[in-house]
Amino acid sequence: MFTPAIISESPVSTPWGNIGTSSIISKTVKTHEPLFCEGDEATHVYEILEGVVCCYKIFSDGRRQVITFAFPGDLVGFGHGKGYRFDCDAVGTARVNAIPTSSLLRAVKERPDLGEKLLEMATSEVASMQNHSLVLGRKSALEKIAYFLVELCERSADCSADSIELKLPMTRADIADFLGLTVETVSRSLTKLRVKNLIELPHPATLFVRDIEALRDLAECEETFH
Amino acid sequence: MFTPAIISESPVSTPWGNIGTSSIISKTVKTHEPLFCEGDEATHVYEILEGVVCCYKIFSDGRRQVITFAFPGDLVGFGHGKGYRFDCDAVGTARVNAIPTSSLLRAVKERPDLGEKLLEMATSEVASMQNHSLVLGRKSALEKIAYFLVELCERSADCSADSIELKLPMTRADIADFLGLTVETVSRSLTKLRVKNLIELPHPATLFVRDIEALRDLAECEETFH
DNA sequence: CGTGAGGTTGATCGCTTTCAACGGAGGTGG
DNA sequence: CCACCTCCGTTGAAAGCGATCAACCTCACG
Repeated sequence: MFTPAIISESPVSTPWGNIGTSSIISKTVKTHEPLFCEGDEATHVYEILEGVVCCYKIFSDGRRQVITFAFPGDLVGFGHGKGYRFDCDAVGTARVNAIPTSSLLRAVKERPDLGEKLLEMATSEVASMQNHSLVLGRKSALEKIAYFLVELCERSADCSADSIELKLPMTRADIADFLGLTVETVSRSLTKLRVKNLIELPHPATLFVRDIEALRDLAECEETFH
Repeated sequence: MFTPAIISESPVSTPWGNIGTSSIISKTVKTHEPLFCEGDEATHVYEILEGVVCCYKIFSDGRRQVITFAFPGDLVGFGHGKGYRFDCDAVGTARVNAIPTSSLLRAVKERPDLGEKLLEMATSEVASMQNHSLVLGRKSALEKIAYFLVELCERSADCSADSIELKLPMTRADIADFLGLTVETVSRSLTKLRVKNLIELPHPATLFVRDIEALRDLAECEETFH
């Protein structure tokens, strides 16, 4: 187990920054560098400031399941017991706040509103994981990809525009391991959507959503309890 | 949307019963009778006292995904916003405590330890859902069934015995919809395990685990963060 | 310019689904 | 009391979807 490469550090102040300690530091992690690894002592919680990080679990036989992608504003590494239960990598370069778990817990004891906020975040994570289990368990490859794209659209800014530009910082393998597919199937499904004129794919990492309603229909996105 | 059939009611006192209100009532729900339905106003949280309940979501095209089975001691219906996000049924007859959400929230504000306990439960539910997403995304039918049986063993009493007797109150369809399989595949997988002498199946609802270590190996149950 | 990682596409294989038939258990009504 | 029916579970045969294996392409980088 090696520790995250720290490119730069500086004290910061954010939603989670003002919990009354000076122990929070901002870090920059580069592509594929770990924020933490499975089994490491869960000393810090990370608030994503910029970029995307990827939480995943690797099985003993090499199979991998991406548990979640975390975007700016998300908190990762919370609610693990003593040791982290999975690995967490940067997808592309990311900036994060590293908050010592002990400081956070101390702050929560003093300020009940923080506890409520944490409970709210945990609750919304439960909802999101439940939603993901629906996708993994009962959707076809094409539906999974459509769902994934719709989710990305809703996380990004102007979801109502005629053509939504999505940056895909993660690789096809990341997407595949998130949706329980293979890279080939991800690629083929994207091609199908392109042929159907629902998306445009000028570059592997750049994607334009042409018809989000059609995508929504495919994904059967009835829920969207953000 | 109809309301749960209430067979009997009586005031009770349990871990969640002593939150300083007399509004908690014990209910008995019979097989397939709903505790709550998707979209219903989330007025109550339910503590399972006896039996098993099943939380699931039904897609518009009829596909169903069982999100979780809840056993005695579990709390269901917490952390939904205004309306429940999914349906919840009794599997066989179940006894539950119905706790008004408002009472619970009020009690949490007065007693920080309750808030901690809730956060802990939410956290453990996140862990359990993450675990389930691994199973749904990356495991074969046989591995899924093995995993399911191991989980049941660990929830039930003497997990160390040579031969563990499991009662399967849920139908094959419930299991299938929990694991993202079909009833036929569930049945076939159980047969395979029986042929391999890992389990005995004298009756569809009664199962003896003969070799839990072999099941564990199949399921690749490395984690088990209870 | 060579190299390697990431992405796409094609061909084939195999597991799970689908469709279908059958058997047993429990419930109901003649 | 028994015929009938329905629900649940099991098993078989066939089909289909996604995985696997393999080739090729592009692009970034040394």
